[in-house]
Amino acid sequence: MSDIFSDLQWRGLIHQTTADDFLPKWLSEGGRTVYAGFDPTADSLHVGSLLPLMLLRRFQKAGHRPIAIVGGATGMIGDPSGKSSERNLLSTEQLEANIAGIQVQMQKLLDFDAGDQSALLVNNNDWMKEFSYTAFLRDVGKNFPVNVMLGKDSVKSRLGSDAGLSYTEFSYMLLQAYDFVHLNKQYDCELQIGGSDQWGNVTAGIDLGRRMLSKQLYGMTCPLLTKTDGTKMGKTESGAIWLSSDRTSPYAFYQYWYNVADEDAGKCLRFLTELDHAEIEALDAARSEAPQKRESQTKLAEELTRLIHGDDGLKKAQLAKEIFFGAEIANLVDQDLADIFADVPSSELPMARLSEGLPMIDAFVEAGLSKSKGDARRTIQQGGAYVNNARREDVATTLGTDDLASESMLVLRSGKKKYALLRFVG
RNA sequence: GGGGGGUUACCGAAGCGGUCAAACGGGACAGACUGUAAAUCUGUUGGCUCAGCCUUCGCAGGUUCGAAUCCUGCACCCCCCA
Repeated sequence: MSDIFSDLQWRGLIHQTTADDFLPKWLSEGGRTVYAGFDPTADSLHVGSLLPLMLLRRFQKAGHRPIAIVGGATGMIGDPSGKSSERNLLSTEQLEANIAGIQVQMQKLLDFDAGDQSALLVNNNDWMKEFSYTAFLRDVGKNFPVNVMLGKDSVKSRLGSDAGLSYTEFSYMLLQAYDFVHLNKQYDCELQIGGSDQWGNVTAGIDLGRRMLSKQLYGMTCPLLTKTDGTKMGKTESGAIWLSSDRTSPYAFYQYWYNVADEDAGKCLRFLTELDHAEIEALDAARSEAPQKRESQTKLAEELTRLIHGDDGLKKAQLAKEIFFGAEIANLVDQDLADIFADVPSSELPMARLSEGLPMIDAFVEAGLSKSKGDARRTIQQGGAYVNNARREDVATTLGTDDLASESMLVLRSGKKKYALLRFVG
């Protein structure tokens, strides 16, 4: 594992570096300090941040010290890279809350208690807030030729567009560049990693290091995690896939990876898991021979869910998977059901309704699965109605307390995957 | 200002006095198939106390045994002429 550079190369994680010939040896010696930046626009990271985060983890495992920097200051400004329009600014309180949430998630992937290789989480606002505007202009801004800045892709593309670019966002590059210089002075950090869209910002930091510190710093970018169709990984129709279980349940997280397209699976395994080369190649082979077995996707989902949500989260996701795909539901406890069906709408009804016999038609309407009794009747007649995952085709069915799946809950399903929970109270 | 055309269920679009809860296409939903993929095939698609009843065809009235269909007024949209 000490030869991290060739591992990264094999995985396809190196898009560009500022020193192709130098870095392999330099990294193989261990003990370097490496940093990557994270966006604090929400109180949780999403799947898009997983790639750089895993990179830091790889570096740490290879004997280096990772620094994750959250842009408390830069988050207030907004990075124009890859953004087509000016970003909304965040309030200070919002940022602090976001950073706190992100910190919790990083602790799952990075070891913050590993002696001199301990990961660090720093907030660039801590040093930026003391910097006066004039001091910044004199010490930092002086080193930035505007013609060079104008040459950066992130700036060029925005200047050409109707959305334009504010002076604030134009200055973003200086802040990120200064981060690098600061981290070098403070922690002897010499390598910055980031997505390929960060190249301009990374090289800006390196230039600044040369001018301000007369030091040679290094940069490395990784490809962006995109699907074969060119869209971003980690987005679904219903929104982003988050690392926080409050925002994306472990089950939904598991399912996202399980449903990755065959063409994307190999890339995901390489980019995001720590499986060794032989195992990944074996999965590649299995995938092209028997794609229907979904071995790659299963492994991918397991590895990542365990990493983010722990063994416990993985177990829940797998139980949920079984249930969502056919297993009959019986003899469960409320808590388990509530966890499994966390993403499913639920409604409450008085227990009396059930004990005196609740027509199945009414149950489907109450649960919101059918928009009218006629609709419910049709669904049942067509064989699309399930109680606790058991198909019920008799329109006249009346449900009673015997039908409860747990102490107080009933699981209704319409069609293949539309679930609703009925909870009986009182 | 004058002339003509339109307004139908989720969307598009037939229907032009009874056989209209309203053709057809799309979408959506369900079933089969399948790899939790794609495609395909089948069924359903106003409500209800469901072999029966009730409410829908821009809105309000009227004619008629009977109207989405005919008449009158109103609203909105489109086109042509000024």
